[in-house]
Amino acid sequence: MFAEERRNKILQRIQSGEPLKVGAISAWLNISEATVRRDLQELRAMGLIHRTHGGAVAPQFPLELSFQDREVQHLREKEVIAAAAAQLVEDGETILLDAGTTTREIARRLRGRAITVATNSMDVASIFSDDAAVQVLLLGGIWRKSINSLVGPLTNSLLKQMRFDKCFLAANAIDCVHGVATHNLQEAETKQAMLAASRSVILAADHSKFGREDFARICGLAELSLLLTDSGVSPETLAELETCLEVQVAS
Amino acid sequence: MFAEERRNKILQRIQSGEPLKVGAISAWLNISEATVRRDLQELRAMGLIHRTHGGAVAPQFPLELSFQDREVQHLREKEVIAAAAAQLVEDGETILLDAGTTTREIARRLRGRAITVATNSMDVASIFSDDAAVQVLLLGGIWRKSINSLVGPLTNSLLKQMRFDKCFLAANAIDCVHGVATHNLQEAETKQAMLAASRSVILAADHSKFGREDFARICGLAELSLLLTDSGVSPETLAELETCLEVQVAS
DNA sequence: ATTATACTGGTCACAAATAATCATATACGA
DNA sequence: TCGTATATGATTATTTGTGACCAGTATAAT
Repeated sequence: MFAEERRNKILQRIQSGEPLKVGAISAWLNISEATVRRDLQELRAMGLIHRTHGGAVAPQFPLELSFQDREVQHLREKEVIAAAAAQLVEDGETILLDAGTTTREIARRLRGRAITVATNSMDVASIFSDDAAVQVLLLGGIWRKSINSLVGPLTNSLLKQMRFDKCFLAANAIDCVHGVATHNLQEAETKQAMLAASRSVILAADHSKFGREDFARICGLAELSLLLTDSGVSPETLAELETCLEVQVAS
Repeated sequence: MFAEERRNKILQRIQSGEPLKVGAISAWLNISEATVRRDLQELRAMGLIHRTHGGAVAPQFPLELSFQDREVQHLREKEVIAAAAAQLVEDGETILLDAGTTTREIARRLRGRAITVATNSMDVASIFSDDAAVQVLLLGGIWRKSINSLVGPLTNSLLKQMRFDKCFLAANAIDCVHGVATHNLQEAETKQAMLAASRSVILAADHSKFGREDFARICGLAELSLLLTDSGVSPETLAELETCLEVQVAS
C-alpha cells in the first residue's frame, strides 16, 4: 500500500466527521503509530485535518474562522497586572481604557464599580454590557474590525474635548531608549490623544513587551505616570526602567 | 474523547444561550472540574465565551447580537421597507443609519455594498462586523444599554461635524399635525442632529406608527425628504401624508 | 457585618502522546 | 551490483493532558 493511498483512506474517514485516534488508525491499517503520526502531520500541513492530542478530527471552518483565533498570550501575567490596575481605580473616577487584551482584563476587574469608563474598544465596552453600575462612554470613530476598536481622526478629535482621571494604556513595544511604540500609525495617534487627555497615564504591559521596538512611536517613558508590569521582568531591565519612570511590579 | 471535541461540545451549548455550571459540565462529560476550568479558560482566552463565577455564559457582544433576533413587531413590513430603502442607496455613498429595528433591517440589506455607514446603534454596527466592503463609522457617546445605542451631547456634537448623503431615520409616532416624535427626549435630540447632518432624510416607518403621538418631537413632516412605508397604510392616511411630503409605499 | 459555602488558580504527580533520533528495509537508477 | 534516497519501525526524552490536593478568595446566606 502506498503512502498516498493510506493518507486518502485516513482523510476520507476523518472528513466524514469521525474523530480518529492514532492507535486506531495504526491497528486498522497495520502500520506503526510513528507512520500514522507522520501521515497526520502531512495532512495537517495541508490543512485537511485538525490535529489533536491522540488523534485528529475534521477541521471546523464555520466556527474557527469567523472568530479571533489568536489566543491571548501571557494571560496569567495580564490577569495579575489587571488586578493591580483595578486597585488603582477609585470610585467616582472617570477612566479611559485603551484597546488591548490587557486593558480588557482590567475592564473585567472593574465591573460593578461606580465609575465612568471611556474606551475606543468594542471588546472593552462589551464587558460592561450587563453592568448597571459602570457608565460607558464609547468613543466614536472608524471601526477597525480586525482589532474591534475605533480609530481615526474623529476618535482623536473627540479625545481633545475630554479630560480623564486615569488612563490605562496598552502597547506592543517598550524600550528605555526608544520609548513606547505600537505597530500601527493610526493606533499610535489615538494612543497619543489618550495620553494627552488624561491626568494620570498608566501603561499596563507584561514583561514580553520590554526591550522590543516597533514601528509607530507613541511617547517616551518619561511621559507616563506609572508602568505596571508583572514579575517576569528581569532585574536588569527593571533597574533600567526605574531610572526613567515609576514602576510597579504586580504579583 | 479529545480535548477539541470536548471544547466544541461545551462551546455549542453555551453559544446556544444556555448558561453552564462547571459542575454540570464535569458530570455531563465525565471529566474533572479542573479540566472543565482549563477548557473554559481556553475558550475565554479565544473570546468565545464569557466566564462567570461557577460557570460560563455566551459573550454579550458581538456574537450574540448578530444571531439573536429579539421579537420584532411587524417584521414582514419592516423587511419590505428595508428592501426598498436599500435600493435607494448608491455605491460610494455615505449613509447615516438611526437606531431601531427597521434601520437594522436596512443594514442587513446593505451588507457587501461599497459604502460608508455611520450609526449610533451597536446593533446596526454589529451587522457589518464581518463585512469587509462596508466601512463602519460608529458615533461616540454614552452607551444606553437598554436600547444598545449611543446617545448624549457628545453624539450630537459629533454629528455637527459631518455631512451625509442619506439618512435613514426611525421614529415611534408620525402625525400630519404634530410631526415625527419618539419616546425619549435624549433620543429625539440625537435624531434632530442626524437630520441636520444629512442632505437627504428618509423616514422608514411601518404603518403602525401613523396617527400616533409621542412625547419627544423630532421634526415636522416637511423637513423630511421621503417617507418610506408599507402597503398597510390606509388610503385616507396616505392621501393626508402626501399633502405634506413625498411618500413611497414599498411592496 | 460575619460566617459558611463554593469556586478559583496554583502546584504536583502520573499517564499518555509526541517529536527526535537512529536503525533497518525497500525501491530506484547508474 | 552498488550506492543513494526514501519510507518505515523502534527507542527514548520531552511535552502535554489530566486529576487530586490545597490555600486563597469571591459569593451567598444569616
